Amino acid sequence: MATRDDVARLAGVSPSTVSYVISGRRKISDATKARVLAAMRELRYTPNAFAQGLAGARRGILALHFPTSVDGYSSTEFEYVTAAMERARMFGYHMLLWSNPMTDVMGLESLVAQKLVAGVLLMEVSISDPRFDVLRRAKIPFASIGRPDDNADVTYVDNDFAEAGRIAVEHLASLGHRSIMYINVSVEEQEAGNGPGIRTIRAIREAVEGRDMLLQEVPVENNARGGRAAWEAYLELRPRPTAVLGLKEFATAGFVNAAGMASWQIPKDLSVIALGVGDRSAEMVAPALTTVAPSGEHISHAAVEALVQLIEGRTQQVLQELITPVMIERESSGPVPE
Amino acid sequence: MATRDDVARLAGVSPSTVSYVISGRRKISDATKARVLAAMRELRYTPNAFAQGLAGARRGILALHFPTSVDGYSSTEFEYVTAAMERARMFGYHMLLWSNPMTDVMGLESLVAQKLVAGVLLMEVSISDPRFDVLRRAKIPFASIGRPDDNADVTYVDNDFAEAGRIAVEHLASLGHRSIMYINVSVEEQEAGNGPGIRTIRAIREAVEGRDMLLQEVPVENNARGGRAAWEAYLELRPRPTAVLGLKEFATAGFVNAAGMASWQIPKDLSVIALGVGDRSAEMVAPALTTVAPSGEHISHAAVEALVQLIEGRTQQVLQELITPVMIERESSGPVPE
DNA sequence: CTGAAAGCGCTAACAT
DNA sequence: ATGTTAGCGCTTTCAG
Repeated sequence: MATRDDVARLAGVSPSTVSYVISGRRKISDATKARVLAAMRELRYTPNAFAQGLAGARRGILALHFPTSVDGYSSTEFEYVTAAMERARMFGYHMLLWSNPMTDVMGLESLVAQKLVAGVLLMEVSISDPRFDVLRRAKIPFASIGRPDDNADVTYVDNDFAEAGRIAVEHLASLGHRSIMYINVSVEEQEAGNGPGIRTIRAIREAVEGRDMLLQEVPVENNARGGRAAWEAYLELRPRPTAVLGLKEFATAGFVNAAGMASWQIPKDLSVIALGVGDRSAEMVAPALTTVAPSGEHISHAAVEALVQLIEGRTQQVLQELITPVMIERESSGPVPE
Repeated sequence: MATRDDVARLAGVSPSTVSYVISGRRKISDATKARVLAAMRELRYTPNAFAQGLAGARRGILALHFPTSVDGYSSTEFEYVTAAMERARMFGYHMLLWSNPMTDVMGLESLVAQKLVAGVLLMEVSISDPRFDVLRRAKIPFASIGRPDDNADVTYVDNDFAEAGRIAVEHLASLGHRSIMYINVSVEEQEAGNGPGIRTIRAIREAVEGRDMLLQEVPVENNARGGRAAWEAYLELRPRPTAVLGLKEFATAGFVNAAGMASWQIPKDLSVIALGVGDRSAEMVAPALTTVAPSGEHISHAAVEALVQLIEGRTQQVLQELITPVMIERESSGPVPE
């Protein structure tokens, strides 16, 4: 494997000149630059990432950190991951995946202490997420997809839940619905401070307020069983809602399927809107789910960009951005039944 | 940030002793070991990963490489990723995600040239996958989830497709089905040499042979539209199959949903079995899909283990393993209609 | 505009 | 059982 010194020798320049040609942090005459570049190509030279890192290079590796989940992750979440990875690559960074139980903060601590990563991007952020303190203490650049409640100094990109709630409720209202059920995340998730869970219900309550609508909530696990439980709960509700908002895809799909088994017709008998669910998941369900969701790609891209800004010191400022979700009307929502 | 020398000073030993305490590659007396450990704890010391890498440490980072996909990835595939990551961590390795178009082999080349990763794990392997040659040339340890046709020297773990085909076909045969439709991957995928696609159809043909069964194939894209196309194709087939085998989840779900829209009852009118689809996806569909699939977790774990063996030189041998898939009967398969 | 040289923090071969 | 030391291949400061 060729090293920088090999290139320097072949090009007839000093090793540092090679470095400067690569980094561009010094003016190099076109002639020497050309010679160096040619030598690099001839030797198929690629800088050794460990040496760069040890010597204090700026770019390098980003860590993408998400807590392990008992319910597993969906294709929607995978979209966030791949989008973040792609964007990191565009900026010349690698992306390291890291996952451990939320409470096991030591894992994150040791990762950061290794100095391997130039910055950390957090996913699945809870409103009082212990990971932020770890990163603050470590003085490493970090950003998050989603946000904690205490976020004055946090660079984040998040879904605009308030807007999502408004869009969904207004859509239902305009279709004549007055009685809504909301499939919430499980009680454990709520207690754990699941950000989307908490912000979404807040937003929906607000949107419903002063609107002469009735909102009833049912918390369930995000899996098929939870969806069936939601269906059973639905049947008990009085007055019976004519529309259902669901936050998580496995639970919402389970609900829709249970309704279908019971020969309820969606959206004729009942409208369903899924919040925060990606297109692919929405289309795995019959009828295809009307969704209100931000582009996961968009969020991930923005978050990675913000993190890179922070790392490269192009700004001291805290960057915060809310992405406006978009409603895609598919087949699961329609006018209120008479 | 404390360095190894700080620890050595505090413990009153030489720097190398600290290294040896950590690596365990040399016998250290219990007394000194205790002193060193105490000093490490006091200073909250963690080795600098770049320095370790540069100095030629064995462990480090594994790369998980998968080609970018137009159809996106499902939760099933995400399971493979997270399982691989977890296992890597257990062995003391980090996991770097890397993805680019299959044809862009240079990306992989440059990753490997950076010497950052100790080994590469390939996902979504095609039967004539160009990535293997790159890795062979680079002389870097590699293993794959899935296998190419030319695999004499390749360490891999793969689904036992032959067994999967047999299980699925026998199950249908035992239920009285004699006419089967197979939803294949798209023609482009087949031409690109999609491994599961090619091996599965081979296996099914073999299982059907000499069994007085009729097999008809339909290739579609792996998305909801593809699924609907499969349904339309199904209606044209004569004799009309009584059972459908589907390889990919978005297409198979789309097919089932289209059938449902047309008021066909599954499994009363038609049985469906999904191959290689994970539990979570199977349960997003109504009726929940009967699946024949290996455990993604199992495959990923085995593949990472094999790669680590290779890296740490505990074996020169090529390790190859086929994982036997398991059938889970859910609600989409049943006796042939009269 | 370019070169020389001092580290970065570790691993492991070479001493004792 | 432990200490000493020569690199690993870079980035960047200090000197021209």
